[in-house]
Amino acid sequence: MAPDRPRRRIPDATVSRLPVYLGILTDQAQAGVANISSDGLAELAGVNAAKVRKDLSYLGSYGTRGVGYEVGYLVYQIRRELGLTHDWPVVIVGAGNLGQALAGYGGFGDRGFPVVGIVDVDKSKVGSVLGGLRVRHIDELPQLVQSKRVNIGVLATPPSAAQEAAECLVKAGVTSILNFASVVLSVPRAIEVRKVDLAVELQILSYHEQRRSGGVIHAVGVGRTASA
Amino acid sequence: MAPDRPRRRIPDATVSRLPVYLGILTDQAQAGVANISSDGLAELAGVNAAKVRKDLSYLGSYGTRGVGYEVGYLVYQIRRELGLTHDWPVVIVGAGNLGQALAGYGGFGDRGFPVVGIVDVDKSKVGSVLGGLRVRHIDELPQLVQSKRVNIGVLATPPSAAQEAAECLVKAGVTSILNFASVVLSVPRAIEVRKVDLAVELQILSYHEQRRSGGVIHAVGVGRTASA
DNA sequence: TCGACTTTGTGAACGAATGCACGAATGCAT
DNA sequence: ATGCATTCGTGCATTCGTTCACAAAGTCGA
Repeated sequence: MAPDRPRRRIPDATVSRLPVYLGILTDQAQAGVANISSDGLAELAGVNAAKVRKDLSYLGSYGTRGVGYEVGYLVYQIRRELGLTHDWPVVIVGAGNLGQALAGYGGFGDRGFPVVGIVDVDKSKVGSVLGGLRVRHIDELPQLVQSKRVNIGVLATPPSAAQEAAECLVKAGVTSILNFASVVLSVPRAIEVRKVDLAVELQILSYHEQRRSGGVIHAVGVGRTASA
Repeated sequence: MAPDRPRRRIPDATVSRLPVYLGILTDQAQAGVANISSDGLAELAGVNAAKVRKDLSYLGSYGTRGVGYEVGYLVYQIRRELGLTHDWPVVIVGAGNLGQALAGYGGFGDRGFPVVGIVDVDKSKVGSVLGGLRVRHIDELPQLVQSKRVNIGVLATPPSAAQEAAECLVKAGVTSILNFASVVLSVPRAIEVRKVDLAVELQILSYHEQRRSGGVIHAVGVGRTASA
């Protein structure tokens, strides 16, 4: 079965840049720009022009030599490749601090990812309204996922509850998870997980800051000889 | 000047995994585990054991063959390498939905990144209290950064205000930025920027979902022949 | 002390991603 | 029509990251 694969395979690095290009191109289209060169797009995206061309070449040959790319058409092609031709309803698990903020944040629906439900284990939270949505109990998750055809779940629980919540999501039929908990999830191979961990990001910045300030500040007592 | 570089250079990929190891090891230490093998740590981190060993080898040879790594010592070494031996105060720019959530979110201070200030351009927001912190006007940023020795800024403004806010941060003396706005920032080379973009993450998930569901759903009208 | 067993540390093979450099295609001026 | 300037598409070299595989270094029991 599956005689013809979706299309050629697009490298991960490219996939993660396409949304960036898309955002820029959408802005440009709005601003009335009709054509853009790989150089121009590269400038705006903060990357190398050759990279832009190679990335776009995975979508097919949609540029015109001597001219550049037609912005509107490129927007269409990227949206199609990313599967953004229709909305992807998402459900949020965890109505704590973060869950509330995400539910209230309008940016999801605007971008084609309407939040169609928010659930929590804590029954005291059930019933309250966030961003126009009533918080439901996590037991209702399967029904919610089924009825609203949800494929993507957003995990916004405390770390301790994340693994269990993830299993609920998977059991309910969700196949992609955006994980905000600083925990490594253990889920079936087939489930696509992306992790957003603020602590990790800050710690990476910390590394660079520490490095910048001349490495070790209190270098005493480490006791490693140069010989080795 | 700078006669001896901080240490050997650690690859980016490794740097971004060290915080993950650190979290796991801290948990293990708490649970009373004294030693851990590369295999055990790899399991918990969801990566390959060889990768763990190579990553840790950049810190020096702190393992014992036949035994594994001493958890407490490893925690210490990673913390030192990441510059987590002292706190890094951060300042949040933008007191909107996201800024409020971040200020209220306790996870920052706990991890060694206390929020010491939150600012906004909107004077109507100035004065309100978020997470025990009074919102100040962005004009006070330089003074705040100086007096609290802030190196890291968190950008939580709407996209349209992000570039200007970033410039304020840089001018105030911040050298690392965690950018939550879906905008490519243009800042001096020396400034370290990390971007956290929820829309991008969701769009990457969308790509995989779309791919999973057999590629194009409405394949009609695209008009690409198989010939190429 | 010795030998069996475990686990690290790392050289080397492999694979993915980047960036260069250039041919090919297109627009435009004359 | 011709030539020149522009810009795409891509083969190739290089760099970066991952994984394998194995010697070296340790533990532990007898």
